[in-house]
Amino acid sequence: MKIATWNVNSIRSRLTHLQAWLTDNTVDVLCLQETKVVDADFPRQALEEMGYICTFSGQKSYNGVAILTRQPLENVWIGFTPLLGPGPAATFDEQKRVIAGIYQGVMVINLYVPNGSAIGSEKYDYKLAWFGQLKQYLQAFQAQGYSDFCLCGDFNIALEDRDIYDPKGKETHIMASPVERQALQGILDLGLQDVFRHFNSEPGHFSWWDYRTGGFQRNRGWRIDHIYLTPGLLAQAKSCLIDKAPRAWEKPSDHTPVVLELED
DNA sequence: ATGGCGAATGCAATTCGA
Repeated sequence: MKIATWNVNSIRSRLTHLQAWLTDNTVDVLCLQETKVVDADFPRQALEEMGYICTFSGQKSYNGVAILTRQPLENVWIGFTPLLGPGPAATFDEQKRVIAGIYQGVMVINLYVPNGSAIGSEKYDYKLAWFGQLKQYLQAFQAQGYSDFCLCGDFNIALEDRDIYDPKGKETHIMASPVERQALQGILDLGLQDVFRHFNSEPGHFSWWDYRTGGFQRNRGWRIDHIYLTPGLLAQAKSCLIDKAPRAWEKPSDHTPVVLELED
């Protein structure tokens, strides 16, 4: 089974890229972020014609997540509220950043973590508070007996210096500050491991390159799109690769797919 | 230190992303 994650930066702008990539990469599950489209306008038909079932949660202009699957998801949770109930979860769910389901026995949780804008900003505080909500959400899954899961998506955090082309000044940079890294580590402490790092310890492997300053051409990137697994699933992992190819296509997303292969 | 680029909205210029 192959599970992939890709921030497409608008699914409508990237539809031909998505179709081309799926033609060459027959993944079983594709987690998408930043679809930037309300549910009524999600390009469901074009993707169904390619053999994918679409499960999505979107909003106007911003955010939006989706899971494309070859077979139906057996369970679907949209947002935090199905597990955590109304209250703070409902407020966080105004931004469509969380979608989860079970695919052939594998629980897949797809996230678009808030960017945070700048350290100390209102959005930065929101990002940190969002991690608190995420921790409660994952603990609620665990309390219900879902001990194994795949947690993937755009985390907007590079956890280690080897995940950044140049870590100079990272302490004051959004996506690399110590407080952000601690917030993400607090999630991993629930029992998750970075499957890309399970196979590859080298620096220089990135999933996002800034559109500006020719970042991709010079490989000035960041590894901020992650696939995390609990031990039971990690034992089934065969490979985890970043596919840089779509980032080189014309009018690309600024992110590129990360692909996990599990033993069947 | 700043802005660079790209998408959405909506039709010009602004907001947001990372």
